[in-house]
Amino acid sequence: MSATRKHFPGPAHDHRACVEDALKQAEAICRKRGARLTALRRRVLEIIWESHAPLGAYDALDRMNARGERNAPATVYRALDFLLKHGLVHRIESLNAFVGCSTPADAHEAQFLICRDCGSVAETRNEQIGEAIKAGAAQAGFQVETPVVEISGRCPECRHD
Amino acid sequence: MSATRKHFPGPAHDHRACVEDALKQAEAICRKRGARLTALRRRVLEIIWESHAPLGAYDALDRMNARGERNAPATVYRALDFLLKHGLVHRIESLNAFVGCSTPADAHEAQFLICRDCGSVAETRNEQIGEAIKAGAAQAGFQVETPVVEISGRCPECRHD
DNA sequence: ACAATTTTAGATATAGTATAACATATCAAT
DNA sequence: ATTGATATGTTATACTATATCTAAAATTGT
Repeated sequence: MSATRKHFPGPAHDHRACVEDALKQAEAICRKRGARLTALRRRVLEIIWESHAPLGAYDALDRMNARGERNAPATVYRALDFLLKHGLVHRIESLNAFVGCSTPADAHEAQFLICRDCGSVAETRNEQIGEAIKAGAAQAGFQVETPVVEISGRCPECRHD
Repeated sequence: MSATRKHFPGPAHDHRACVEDALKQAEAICRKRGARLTALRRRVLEIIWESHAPLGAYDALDRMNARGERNAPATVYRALDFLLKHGLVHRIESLNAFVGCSTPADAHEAQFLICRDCGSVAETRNEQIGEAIKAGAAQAGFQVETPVVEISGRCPECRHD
């Protein structure tokens, strides 16, 4: 497995395995914390994990209601709040959308690489970036709490140097 | 002038001077580029510059219509698009809001420090952060185009260590 | 100065994102 | 079984942003 594939899985990867892994981790985490991964929440998590591209809340809602159900926005937003709280999904601020977290077990500061062509997102956890941000903020006397780093550009598949 | 004041002006600073400077720079830039800083656009810029805290488009609209005018959302969004295009304001993605740029003359990659207490935002231009991001992205084979860095935390005035 | 062209702004409608508030149902523990 | 807490259903509404068509104003070329 190349370092690149670790970030951007590429079109040929076994996505079913991604989803299974994410669900298994989610269950383990919730069990450990006494949090309830209800059928509804699990279903929203599955929908978010349909791809590595972020999904809007209303797109998720449409998926839920595809077979005639009548869930309301609040329903999906509440499920997303739960998933966010437990680090099972991330919110991409610059897209107003949500993406699954593949390493939810430990709290972490992440950066997101967002491909503007294919829309897929990779999560990185780069200490250097975090340190540079803390140092830069310190110069302004600023105390960092929640850094948002969302990098738009081109993924390995879509770049054409 | 301390390094800190350079970033976060603090409550006692001469804000009138901030606004005058911003408007003067905006006029110079537009003149140079042959862009038209119309009365409307200038007014929106002034409104955005009422403080160092980001302002939502609809808040700006409310200010415009405070005296009985009936401008529509599109009006303010168009003005904001113009101001964004010329780097006179920045959009803060994590707040869906807009803030004035104090150094619009040269194109630049900025980071934003957002105080969660007082709401004010300082802009930094830290090479290290930009470099760390490029290096981190390169490890994933990712080509950076538009990095969004918005750091929520506490400004010098509001932190209480 | 005039017409032709382009840019800007007005006006109306609608799309897209998110939360408030209150009622009902389910779960967990006694 | 009862209670208390959590989760979900339901309706309404707030907030953010854009599309589209029309009219006015500025710019350009003659």
